Amino acid sequence: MPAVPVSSFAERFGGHIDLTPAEEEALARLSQRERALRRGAVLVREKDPSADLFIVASGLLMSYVILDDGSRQILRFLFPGDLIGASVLAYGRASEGVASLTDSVVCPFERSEIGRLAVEHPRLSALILLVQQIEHVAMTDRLAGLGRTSAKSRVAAVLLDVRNRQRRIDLAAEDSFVLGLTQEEIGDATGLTAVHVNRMLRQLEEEGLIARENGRVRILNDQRLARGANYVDRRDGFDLGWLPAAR
Amino acid sequence: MPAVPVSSFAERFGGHIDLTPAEEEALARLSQRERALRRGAVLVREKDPSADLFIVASGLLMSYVILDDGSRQILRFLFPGDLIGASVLAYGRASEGVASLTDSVVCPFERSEIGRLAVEHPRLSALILLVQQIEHVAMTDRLAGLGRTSAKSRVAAVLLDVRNRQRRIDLAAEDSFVLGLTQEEIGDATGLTAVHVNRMLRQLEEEGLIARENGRVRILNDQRLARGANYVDRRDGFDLGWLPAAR
DNA sequence: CGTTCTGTTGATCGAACTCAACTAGTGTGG
DNA sequence: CCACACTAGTTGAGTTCGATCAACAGAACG
Repeated sequence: MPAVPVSSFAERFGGHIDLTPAEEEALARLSQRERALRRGAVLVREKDPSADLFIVASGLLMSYVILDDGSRQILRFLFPGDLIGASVLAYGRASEGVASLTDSVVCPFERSEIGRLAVEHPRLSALILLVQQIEHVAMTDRLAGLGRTSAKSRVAAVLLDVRNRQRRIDLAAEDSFVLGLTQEEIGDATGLTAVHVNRMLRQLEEEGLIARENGRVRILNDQRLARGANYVDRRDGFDLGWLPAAR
Repeated sequence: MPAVPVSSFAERFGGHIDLTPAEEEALARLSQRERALRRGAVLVREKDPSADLFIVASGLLMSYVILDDGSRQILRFLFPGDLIGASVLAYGRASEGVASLTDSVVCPFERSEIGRLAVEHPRLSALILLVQQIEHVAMTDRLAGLGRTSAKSRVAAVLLDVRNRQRRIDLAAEDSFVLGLTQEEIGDATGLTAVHVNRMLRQLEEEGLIARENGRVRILNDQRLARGANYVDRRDGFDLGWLPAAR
């Protein structure tokens, strides 16, 4: 078995629930294989027929769609522990493209593993449903941001999101962080042009909310930035009381 | 047992999979109770602690969030057979508000039923995961629309979406349909103002893509409307091959 | 029968886009 | 090793899409 990645899928449930050894092992089995990706590599092409899902072991990836006019909408950024490509469960083909933003490692597994999990470990199956639900709520936040907040807010929300997720993975993270995204990528995530993202970053800087030094970003005023961005940190507040007993 | 609603939760799987009698019954149990709602009634208040989920039996509802500045983003419209409130599985509280747009009927059940389903009917549990995945893909389409398409496209997409979903429920539907949404509601779904929605509808009409007669809408040129709206109908193409065997 | 809700239209404003030019860093191949 | 290309970021000028503000008509409603 390979070394357990820094932030594994199983770790998602760490503080919340005690997994049985059998459950631990079943989850670990999903991370058995590893596949390394170079920065820029495309892991899943949109509409590709494929039956594989992936768990991110390390690195940063994104999922996106390309519209008819060639423009790209980034749907989410993928951090270690995230599940990639669950939509093949419904359609047997990818509805989102996935590409690597940094060198990264993913663990591929077949979608039939999900069915097996449902039969052998009902509680894990319920947990996966729960994890998908967390992702759904995050999606909801992004949707509301796109529909109803200003360009500046949306850019700020991306900054906060990346910072917070990096922190969760690397608790020793400093207060300044490497964004790891180009301004064009931020634009494609927020529905803006790269040019306008640049101006918004400048404004945030001029207002004393953030500081930038080549590539690195430092958030100077967390509260004010989060308020302006309509940002909700949903790290806490999980309630797993309904889960069936282990067996 | 109450009369099975026109479009039940179980019916979702109709053409795709043969449910065992036990599975059918387990699904029917989720629709045992019924609750009627008047037009305008709020079923779930945002952030309400609650442990109930709902299945729509009849009518049209919406889920939404209200932002700090008071603006509303409608996240999705809820049609018969849709599952409401799955986010309580993760947080034990509602992350989205839900209100009724027409008189409607929903079937409430406790979230522990989901855990029970996972244990007693693993295949159904996998199916629910799959249904959620379908919803996730739809959400993805809306996100890309908000981020990357014009006001006119987004309005057209709502029209097509409502029409198509009504058709799926009532196969005898005519080619003109009752929209059932105010222009303000369309605006809150598409991230536009009611005023601008009005102008976009007018433009669509002037271009000969739709016709309107008090409340009713008729789509005159499906192809052209769908192309302009970047609309993808995802009715078909399901692939359930990975599901575990019934038991 | 006023009041409220919904739809409609015009005039004006402003946020974000487009186009364009320029800088700095990073390869990279001749 | 240097010339060239390419990427990412920056800034300015002008344009446009959609918002805002305002006024009004008709329907719905208590």
